[in-house]
Amino acid sequence: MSEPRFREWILDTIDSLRSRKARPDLERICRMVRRRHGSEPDRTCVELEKLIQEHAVLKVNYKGSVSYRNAAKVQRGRRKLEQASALKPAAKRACTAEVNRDGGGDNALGPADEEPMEDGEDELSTTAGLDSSMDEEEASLDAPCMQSTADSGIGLSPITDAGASLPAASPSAPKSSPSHSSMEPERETPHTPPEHTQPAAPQDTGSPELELARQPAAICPSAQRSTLTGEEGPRVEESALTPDQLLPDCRASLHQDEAVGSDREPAKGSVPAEEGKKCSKGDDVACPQEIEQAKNGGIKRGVSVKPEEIAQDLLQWSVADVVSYFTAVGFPEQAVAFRTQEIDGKSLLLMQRSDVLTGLSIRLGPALKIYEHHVKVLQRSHFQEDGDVIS
DNA sequence: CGGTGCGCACATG
DNA sequence: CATGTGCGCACCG
Repeated sequence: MSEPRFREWILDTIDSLRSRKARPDLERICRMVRRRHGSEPDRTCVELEKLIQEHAVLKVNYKGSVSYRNAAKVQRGRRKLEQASALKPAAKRACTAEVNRDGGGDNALGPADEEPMEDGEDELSTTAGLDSSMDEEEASLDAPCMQSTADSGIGLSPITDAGASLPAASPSAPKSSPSHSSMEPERETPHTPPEHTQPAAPQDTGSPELELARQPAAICPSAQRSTLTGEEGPRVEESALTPDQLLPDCRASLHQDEAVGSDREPAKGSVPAEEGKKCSKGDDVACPQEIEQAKNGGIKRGVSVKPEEIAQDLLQWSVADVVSYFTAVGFPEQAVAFRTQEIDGKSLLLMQRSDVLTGLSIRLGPALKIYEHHVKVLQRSHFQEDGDVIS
């Protein structure tokens, strides 16, 4: 999956900058990583983004500007997000169990590289601290790079992931099955008129895509326009990454300055992913294609096909069905990984975030999307209908 | 120039 | 008060 090297490099860089008393902002990080390892600023930007999502790096607003923290070194003793209240007197902020690094690696030495991420901690903690972190989310919408007051809040990156629009109503917890409360409650961008919710796009869910896109948009700009951009060889990255969409987004939206009011990126349209018209072999069982659509319809607008059907069928999916499903939804490359790992419908239901992110050996970018947009959604609809069925 | 080192004023708990 | 941050500036290659 995504270069573990980057994890080390970036974390290392942040540490260096910190020790040098220089603000670890995107620009410096990119520059230093490039100097030291010759990595593309763009790539670094993307990798950093991934790390933020993994909570390996924390994006914070300190004294009015963005700054990044080596998650392994923060939140040691400092536990505060209360001041977040300044931004939004939300409900409860009692929970401060946030962010990983509890049971996980406790390597105070930092940059070393432990496993990509424990997921139990990851999910649990995230969920716990989400409420408070959501505060940032809102704020970050209009000022992704500079929040009002100095809230050194170790707010988790506001992005993490938006689990897409939740089903009609997401009342009961989807059973503490494999992936218990997957992070992300009903955090929904409070003020997002049409753009966001507009399911017009073929992509099953628009918002998460935006989430992903927005972030890089918020930070890339600074790097982009800064000298370090052009020279190196801006195209290499293209080949380096999947033609998915992260990059395009980042690039496309780079025209945006870290200015304000750039919450919903207008340029996220570049996501090509089309539903794929061929439903190769899923005939015998539920055609993945149908499922996909059912999922969209059922979950997003609460129409057609009932979730329970999916739930049922999912159990009958063969490895081939799973493969065609992911191929159909735009992840042909990653689909093979499911075949390799022999993931059938049942296995799919048992997959946890970490399994998708690390167990399939696929790149983090697509892996995140696959998990958030598909695996989780499928599991959700399954467990939502079957309530208690475990396996 | 760009990378470093660091005094000192601030922000926080 | 103890600590963590990072601005601003002097230095170095």
